[in-house]
Amino acid sequence: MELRDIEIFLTLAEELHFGRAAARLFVSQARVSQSIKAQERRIGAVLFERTSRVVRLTPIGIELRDQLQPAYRQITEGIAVVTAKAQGTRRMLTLGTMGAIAQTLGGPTGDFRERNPGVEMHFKEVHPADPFAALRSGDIDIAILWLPVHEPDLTVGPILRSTPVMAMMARTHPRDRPSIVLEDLGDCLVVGPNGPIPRYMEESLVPYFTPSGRPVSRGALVSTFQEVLTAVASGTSVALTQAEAADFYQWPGIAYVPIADAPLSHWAIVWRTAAETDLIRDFVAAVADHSHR
Amino acid sequence: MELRDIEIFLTLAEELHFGRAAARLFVSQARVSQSIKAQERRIGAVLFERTSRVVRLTPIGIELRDQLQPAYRQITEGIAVVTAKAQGTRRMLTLGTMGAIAQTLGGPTGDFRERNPGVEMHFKEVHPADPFAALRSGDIDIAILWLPVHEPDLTVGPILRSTPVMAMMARTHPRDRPSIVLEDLGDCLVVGPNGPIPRYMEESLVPYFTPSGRPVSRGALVSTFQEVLTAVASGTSVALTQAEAADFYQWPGIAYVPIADAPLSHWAIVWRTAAETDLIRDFVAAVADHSHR
DNA sequence: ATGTCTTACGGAAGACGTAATAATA
DNA sequence: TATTATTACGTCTTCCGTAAGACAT
Repeated sequence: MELRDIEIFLTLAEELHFGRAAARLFVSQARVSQSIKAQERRIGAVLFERTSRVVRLTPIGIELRDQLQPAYRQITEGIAVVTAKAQGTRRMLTLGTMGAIAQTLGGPTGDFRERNPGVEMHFKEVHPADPFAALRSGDIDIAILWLPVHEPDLTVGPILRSTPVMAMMARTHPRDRPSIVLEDLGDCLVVGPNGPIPRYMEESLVPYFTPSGRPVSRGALVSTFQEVLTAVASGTSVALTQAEAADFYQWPGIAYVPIADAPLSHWAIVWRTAAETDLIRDFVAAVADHSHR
Repeated sequence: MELRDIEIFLTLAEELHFGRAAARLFVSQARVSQSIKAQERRIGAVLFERTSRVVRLTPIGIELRDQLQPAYRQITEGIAVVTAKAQGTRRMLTLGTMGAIAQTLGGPTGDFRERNPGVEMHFKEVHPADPFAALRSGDIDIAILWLPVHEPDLTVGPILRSTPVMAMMARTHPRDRPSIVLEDLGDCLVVGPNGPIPRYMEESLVPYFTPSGRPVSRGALVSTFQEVLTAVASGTSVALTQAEAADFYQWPGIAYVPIADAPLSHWAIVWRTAAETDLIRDFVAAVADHSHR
């Protein structure tokens, strides 16, 4: 049983689906079938119960996975560490975040650091008005974005958290009350994005029409979170943002107002499909582990 | 880097000699050279400093070995455990010992058990008069014998311990004194082996001639340790044995007498070269670790 | 000369893809 | 019929041995 076979076995043990396992490994699904079959003959036991509809680990398969998983991880990790050291390159994972989300990542990043001791983590700010640029240029490996994201070259991973949406406005603003509803946006100027963010993504956070059908007018066009703050502080525009911002970006003249009927916004990790690495996969796994609890 | 390459790398890292590593792996030494070279190109660093005279790990090589060693062990171990379970076979290692040696193996066997949790250990008695039979028949995997052992089909491992030789005799025997010398054997009947033990091995423990050249006569011919005890108790014959026997086989009418000028007898582990398994290699390693301390 | 590591070359094994087949919903 | 796992077969990589070469003792 070579490392390659172990990789195939462990991938199938995670995906429990020959097609998806094959896709993750960039091989044909026949190859996965052949490899698993060969190992089953070698070991002398069925590792997966499978019908053409469902794939499941047998008890022996479970035991084998539990034996192989940590060791396989240590080997790939060890080779990566030594290779990086030999070539003088540093192993790093760069995350792109917006606003307050970066402050709330302690759980998954802690796990990730623990399991990848030799890896440096870096954070960069992503502009809400142009959420994919840093990803596509390679400046960051992973972005944390609100859904939906439908881009052919990007993969959307597990949801990190789901947060309420709040309206951010100057205390002098006429709509500064304990709570508002989406309909109120029809009477406001809302800050718009000064960048190439796709419309479907923008309007999932800031709709173009109120529930009754009135248009929601865009006011200042901004590209960074700092610009949002100044635009709001100036008193003319309202901005919509995730609730965590209220905890981390308190500003003297600015109020955060709940929007009673706004849907939660879901934040997920996103990466370039073609640039997926082991580190990215590990980080995704860490996030998935955390959101399961 | 496949498992096979890791195995080659780790073997060379132990042996620090291409020829010996190749022999242990049953491949040509060219293959070892090719594999190491390929890994060095892949990783981008030299793993072994080598002249045609000495092979040594580089710092990077040391780090790689430390990363890979335990994980490789866990993988082979895990596959072996699962395979054994699947096939309903038990994993066991059977040791053949003589007399008191079995009682003094706590150290290495403890280590071995700890590192191979799923493996049963068994002990069988080996007849001194026919020390290789059980090994060659497959009844035992490893024998613990005194040196020298020069048999073409057997491999001699590290020395387990070196013990003084004592004379065992009836308390009524004329030579029962606080201490004797080899020359005294010329006046005794010494028990001889009733079996096919090679002469070179027998006489290394019980010489055929005294230092002055007088013959040492054989008395009773025995095959088991029990027969030795009864032959000695009967009062006619003297037996030579390792000192530990005095601690474990006290008998009312029997005395153990030091032989002042007898050389130490060295006890080593021996196995059939063709039947060498991972378990045997592990046990050898455990013994080697212990005798280094 | 002898012992040891490396390089060149060729054959065999096996990894993998394509395409056809079987089985299930 | 659509989806998914398995089997058959051909290609191509690579594993490995043999033999010759390079280097030191």
